[in-house]
Amino acid sequence: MQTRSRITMADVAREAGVSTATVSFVLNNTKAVTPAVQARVEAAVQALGYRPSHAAQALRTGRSLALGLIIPDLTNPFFPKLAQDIEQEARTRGYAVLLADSHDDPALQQEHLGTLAQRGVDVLLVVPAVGTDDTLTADVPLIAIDRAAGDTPLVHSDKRQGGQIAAQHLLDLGHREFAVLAGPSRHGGVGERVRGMLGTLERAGVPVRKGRIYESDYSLLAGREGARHLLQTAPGFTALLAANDTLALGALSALTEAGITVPGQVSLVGFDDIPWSALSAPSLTTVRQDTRQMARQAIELALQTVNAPQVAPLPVGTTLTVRGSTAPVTTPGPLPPGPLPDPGHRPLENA
Amino acid sequence: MQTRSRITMADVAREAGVSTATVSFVLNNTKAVTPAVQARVEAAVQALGYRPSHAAQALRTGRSLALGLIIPDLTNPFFPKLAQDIEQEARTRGYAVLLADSHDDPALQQEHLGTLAQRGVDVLLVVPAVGTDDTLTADVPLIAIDRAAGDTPLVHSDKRQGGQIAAQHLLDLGHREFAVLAGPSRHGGVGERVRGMLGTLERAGVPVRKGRIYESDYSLLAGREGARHLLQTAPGFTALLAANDTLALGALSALTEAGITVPGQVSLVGFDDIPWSALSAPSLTTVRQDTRQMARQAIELALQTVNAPQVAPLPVGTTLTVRGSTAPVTTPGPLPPGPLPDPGHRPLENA
DNA sequence: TTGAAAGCGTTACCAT
DNA sequence: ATGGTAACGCTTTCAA
Repeated sequence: MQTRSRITMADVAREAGVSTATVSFVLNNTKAVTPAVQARVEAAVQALGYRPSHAAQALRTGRSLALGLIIPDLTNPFFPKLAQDIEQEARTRGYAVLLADSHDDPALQQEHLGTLAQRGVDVLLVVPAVGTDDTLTADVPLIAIDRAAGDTPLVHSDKRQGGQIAAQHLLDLGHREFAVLAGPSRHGGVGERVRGMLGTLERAGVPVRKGRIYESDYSLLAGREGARHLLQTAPGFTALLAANDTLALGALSALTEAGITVPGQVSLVGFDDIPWSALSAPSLTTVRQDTRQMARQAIELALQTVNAPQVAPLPVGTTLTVRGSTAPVTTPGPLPPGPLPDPGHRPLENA
Repeated sequence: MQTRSRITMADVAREAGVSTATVSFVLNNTKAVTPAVQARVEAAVQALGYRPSHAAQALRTGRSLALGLIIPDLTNPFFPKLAQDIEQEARTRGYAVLLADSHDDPALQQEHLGTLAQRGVDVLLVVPAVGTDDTLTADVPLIAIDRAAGDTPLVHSDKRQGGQIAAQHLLDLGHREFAVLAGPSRHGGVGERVRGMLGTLERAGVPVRKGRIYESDYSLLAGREGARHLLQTAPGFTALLAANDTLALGALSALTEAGITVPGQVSLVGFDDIPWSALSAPSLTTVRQDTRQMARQAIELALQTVNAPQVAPLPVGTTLTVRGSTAPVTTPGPLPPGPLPDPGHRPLENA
């Protein structure tokens, strides 16, 4: 069936009794054409089952109608959702997505940047790998998503705001003893989310001391280890803020294992609202990022960039999803009074 | 910087003082060339920073060195891992991956099949959407992964075997009262995994009755609902087999919520060994699929198919990862004697 | 061993 | 309103 050689525009032209130019015109309605001719051409296209050659189009126009997407780790549940949304959004605009996974490795990311660019993608969307040195470059326009990289145009949600509402939620519940699972440090500091959290807490008069901040990667395992570590070296916190849901869920498993009840003894807030977060026990209070909106902005910006200079979009807002992992600090269990309202704080021992 | 127009092979040829043909020959070492010339060409390539135009190559050779990958749902944690492995495996062979998500919708899948084929991918790898009617077709060679679709060449792990070892594990622990979360029914029946489970149980003399088999999709939510449903309508089982980890983890949350201890009162086994399974509480005993191996086979088969007729590879083996969610039936809690060794079975009531 | 030149299937300019 | 035709950048046959 599919062994017969390709049907070309010339075939269609012949069948319709017109020139290839005319066929091209009607196909792309790039120039006015008599209704009669139009109909003949369309009929011919139908009859022959003509499909334009993408390669030829790309060669001729210099546009591949493909975009590259470089993700740090498809195994981190936040990214599949993002990738899904980007793919969908791209498709509705006629773009296909070339996917690459950098495994959070800047070197591999660099390789991807090169190969995808050479492959002729019109634009590259990249969620920069964690160790990315500030200069992200390629031979095609670049858009950063979610994480900043130098002055690459960035589409992201307002993570600082997200961190703020997470912290504020816990403050509102009366918590005063905080610990933080910070994820990896970026640019020699802590990420925006955590910055938002810490800033809010400081302004509220309950700064988090260094020993209560655990830096690591974003993995489930890191969440476990981080929670264990915090429990051992700096117990007494009643609220735990995690830089993402993966960390939070890892922490949840460690806490539970250590016999700490959530939210009874420790309230826990995550970030991202990945699917699992709704179904953990307890379900996870978390900051939701609007991946759909991010995807839309990214594609928008990308396509603009392909044609004209771009305008940086506003950060996407985040919202707090309050679920079962957070509770007022006045719940059964040792109640360490906040340092401000009440001195004489007594650490919470595991059990 | 990148505004200067493309460096073509002609530029290189001129710089090296040779013809484009020669340049092509050295670049693809497709024909013998004098070392001297070779060196000159290479130098010119370096000097000019020449990058071949992929579009031109594709047009000329009819090969895009790209493959399409259609995934049913990137949000299901099993697939990102598979996609990652496929992308990696493809890349090492010089292939790029065009990703599409069918959202488990046959219609959308069909659309993808069309667009990707027209986009000129050399071959399409597809994990068929659940409702896929048996005839999966496209204008390019097709490889099915993980799920069968008509007589499309299939790469998959031996799911029946996986189901067998899962069931056998529970039998070995002494369980006799089984329930099954079966996932969606395919081709008017239950999937291979479940078939493997049920077959094994039947052969052991402990057939599972209809009311103990819950069909649904593969989601976390379905796992929850399924477990709840089974608990209400057909309590008394001590062992629960799930068609995948997502279902199992959903079930775990429902069981826990219902006050049923795992593995104390009910042993639970999943399928896939997704990352979360190691970190749930309790951790999940599950059947691991070797995605790496599947990816390798798929790419191998795909590339063969692009050139010559293919030979179907053997199903990839699965292995059981025993973790914390399974225990001998002789654990604290009501002990329903197996029907064969011991009649007079007493159902387990929740609590 | 190297080069000239004919395409691959489109698009788009320039005529008509 | 249409058609002829020259590119687009590469591979590959055929000659030299």
